[in-house]
This record gives sequence, structure tokens and C-alpha cells, in this order.
Amino acid sequence: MQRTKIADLLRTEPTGTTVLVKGWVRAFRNNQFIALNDGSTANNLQVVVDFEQTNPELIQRIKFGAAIGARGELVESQGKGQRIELKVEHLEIYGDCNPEEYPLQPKKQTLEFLREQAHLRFRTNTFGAVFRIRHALAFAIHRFFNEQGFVYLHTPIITASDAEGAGEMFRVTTLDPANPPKTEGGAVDFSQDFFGKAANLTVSGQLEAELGAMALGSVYTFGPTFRAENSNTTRHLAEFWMIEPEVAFADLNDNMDLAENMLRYVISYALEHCMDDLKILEERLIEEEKSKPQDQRSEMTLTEKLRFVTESHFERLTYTEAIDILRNSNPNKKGKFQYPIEAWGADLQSEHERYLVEKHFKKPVILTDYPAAIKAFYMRLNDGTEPGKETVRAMDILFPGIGEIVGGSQREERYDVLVSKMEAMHIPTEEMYWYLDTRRFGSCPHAGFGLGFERLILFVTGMTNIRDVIAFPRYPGSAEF
RNA sequence: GCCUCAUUAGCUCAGUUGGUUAGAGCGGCGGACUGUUAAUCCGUAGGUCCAAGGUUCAAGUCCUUGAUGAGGCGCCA
Repeated sequence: MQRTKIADLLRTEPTGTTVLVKGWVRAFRNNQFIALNDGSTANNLQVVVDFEQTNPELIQRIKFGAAIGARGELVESQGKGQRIELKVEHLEIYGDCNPEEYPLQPKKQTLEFLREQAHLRFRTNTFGAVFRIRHALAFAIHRFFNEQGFVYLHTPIITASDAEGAGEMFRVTTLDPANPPKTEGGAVDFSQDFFGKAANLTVSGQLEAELGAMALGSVYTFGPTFRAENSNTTRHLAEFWMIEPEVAFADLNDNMDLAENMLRYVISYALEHCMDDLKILEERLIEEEKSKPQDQRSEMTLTEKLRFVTESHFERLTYTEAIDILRNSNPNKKGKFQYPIEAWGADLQSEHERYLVEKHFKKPVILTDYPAAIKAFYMRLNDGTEPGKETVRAMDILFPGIGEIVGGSQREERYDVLVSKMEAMHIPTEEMYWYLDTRRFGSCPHAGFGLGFERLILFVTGMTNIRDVIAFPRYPGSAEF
């Protein structure tokens, strides 16, 4: 007999037909009622055992976490908590689960404890919900770009260019670390390494994506990205997934529209397809908020917050306008900022971004036209700015509770301007010939951005630590599993 | 990398000014009950108080160093 998934069963009517289900025991109450979960949905199927007609040794083995199969009639439930249930005719245990040794328990366990049990945490309601939503968001992103006529470009994970300047890199090598070949000068001789030169894990697929966009028109990447930064925060990982669209013949406004539409599209998709999982996470947050003082509780529930974002337009303003708002803000005047806003040109700190998003505008904010000095070399220099106050066509999308979720820009398409900026920022132009070639041959205005996938999941799930929205997090000092 | 806080039973946590034999809830185990919904009721076992040093008549409690975890900051997505 073919097994039926619980997600499908819960959508059907209790017809009295015989079905076979397989899953894991989430609860066994009263020697009769098994709450069975097979991962297809957050919801359990109630499986009713006739304990007087069942071998006591078999009953004894129905423990929290055990894998079982149950065949029986699907009937209307006599109890109140559920519409339908399965009346067992035949029960089979596939895998026992010894409760004395099993780390998970049928009760609340902290996220920190479950992080140490990351190989088992999928089995909890919370992480089941998180990873089903993560899947749905990944699917929605591909669907969005496909509908928009984008080509999914697989940019390399191993790169030999270390000129991108996006962060510290992980070295990829096959040289013997104890005894590497040396040059005459005593340095490690990477010309003898696997690739004939030093290689690293990618910190961004953007530069390669630009190459694709200059022929395919609209491309996006969606893959793992690596940063060897010693970052210890709730929003950074050493290995994370990034989505990087790149569009030819697009300017910064097109870019902002694309990012905003994409975010609204994928959040709407989650609201349409993941409501059971979102409700579980929403309940979790409501429980958690109860232990907080009144003034720190959020005004909106998780789903209200998501709906709010899908329905509101993001506030767009320039860096210069943001500085004015911050300079005249109450916390700045009262000296509440740890880093007071003084002169134009300073980079904004987390506290400033949070003030703009969470206090001033109370919705997602897009900041544009940052000072050229604090942004990357490939961003397009704005025309007609005062000397010393040059800005670039950059944009950052800031989300409440997360901070920067998207960073993007219109790219510098003018060969001469790009070369002089690279020279000023000490980026070796010879090594980057392939990138510069796009500007030498058929260059055009183009723009793109990077979206941190895990940061998006943080926002949609309401989780607060990025290590809880990726299956097996990598961060300083940790590469378990 | 910097700052702050934490580490006590399987889990979540109490443990007063340094003072006798370190407690609770949940979970586990044994039993009762049998239409339960975090089931309920009765009983029961379970501890290298993170580690190493130190102060003291006496340390879970104070000090030093280290490890691990959490939160914040920086770097960013």
C-alpha cells in the first residue's frame, strides 16, 4: 500500500477509506492517542490505537521521537482538538527512540540548546517551520526572477581574484601546510598550487554576474558566499547564501524598484503558502514577548508585520537627507547616540539605521547616494557633486530588526572613471582585465544588488539569531556537523 | 577583535551575608486511569555546582586565568 502524506490527508474529508501514514511520534497520550508528524506540514495527524486490542510490548515502544507506520481508517474525530483522525488497524515501528538517551523532549527547549543539537532540531515545531519557510522563500525567489525573464547564472565558488575587497577570504589550496613550496624570497609559492595561483572561496558573485548581464541582459545568482571575518553577531555567518541580480540598461531607480518588488513578492508568497508555519512562529513570538516589559513588546504580530511590508512602499531618501534627519533627531540632541552625528561623510552606525527604520519612518527604508569614500569602487559616481562631497549611486535597504538586508548600486559603466577609481583605491587593474573589458567593449549603464538570504528568512520567520535560520551554521570557532 | 552577562540534575531554573546533608518544575522510570490535546493522579531515581589555581576554620557563593554560551559594537549581506 502507498503511503499518504499527512499534509494531503488533513485536506481531505473523513471518508472512512483505509490509508497508510508514516512519520514520527510527537506525543503519545493516554495509551491511545499518537500525535504523528511526517514533516509534510506543521500539523500532526491524530492516530488512535485501541490499546486493549494491541500487543502491550508494541504499545511500550511508541515513544516520543520513534518512527512508525500506521494503517487504518480515516474517520471523523470524536475529540475536540482535530477534525479527522486515523483509527489504527495495523501498527509498525520502524525505529525505536530511547527517551532516556534522546536529547529532545516533548517540552520547550531553548534555541541555544537546540543549536548544539542542530542535527536533531529539524524535528521541533519551530525548526520544522523555519526550514519549510526557507524552502518556500528560495522557491519564490527563483519563480520571481523566472517570471521577470532573468537567467539564473551559476557564478564560481572558487575564485582566484582577491581584488574585490568585499571582505577577508578563505584560502583554497592543495599545498602541504607543513611544508609548502617557497619562492626565492621565502614566500609561499602559489604558482605551484592547484590553480597555478592563490585561490579563495568567493565573497560575492557580483563581478561575474555583471559579465553575464552584459550579454544576457538580466541575470541573477543564488549561491553560497564565504567571509572569513571574525564577526560575532546575530546577523553574520562565515557561510551564507546570497541572491545577486544584475540588470543591463538599468539605473538605480530601476534597481530599487526591482528589489522592492522582489521583497514584496516573496513575502507575499510566504503569506500565501506558509500560513501554518507562520502561525507556529507567531505563537512562539507572542509567548516570548510575555516575558518582556510592556514597552519593549512589538506593536504588530509576525503576520501583521509581514502584511504591512507587502502593502507599504519603502521610504526612499538620500544619505544627505538621512544625515539631516539624524542630526536634528531627539536622541542626537540629547546625546543618546553612542556615535553622535556631526559631519557629513561619516558612515551610519547600526543605532542610526535603527532610529530611521524603527522610530522615524516605522517602515523599510532605502538609503541612496552615499559618500563615495565609504563605498566600493564599482559604484557609479554621481555627476555634478561638489568636490569633497562626491557621492555614488548606491542604495541600502534597511529592515526593522535586521538592519541592512540589501546592498546595491548602479555600476560605474565609464571605463576612464572606473580605472581612475580603482587606481585611487589600490585595486590592481591588470588582474581585473576581464572586468574592465565589459567597459571597453559595448559598455552600458547597469545595476544590481545583493540580498542576504538568511537575513530575509530572519525577517519572515521572526527568528532573531541568523544561526537558527541556516541548517548547519558556520561562524568563528564553529563548523560542527 | 572589543565590551557586558552567564555556566548548578536529561532540560529550564532557584540557591539569602561565605556556614550542617544543594532544591523546584518539566522530562525519565514504575504504577493508576482510559476520548486525550503541554493529558491527569500517585510513587521513584537522578549532581565532578564548566575547568584549573587561589583566599578562608569553611567556597555552588569571593579572587585569578582559561573554556564554552548569550547579548551588544565593529566589518557587512
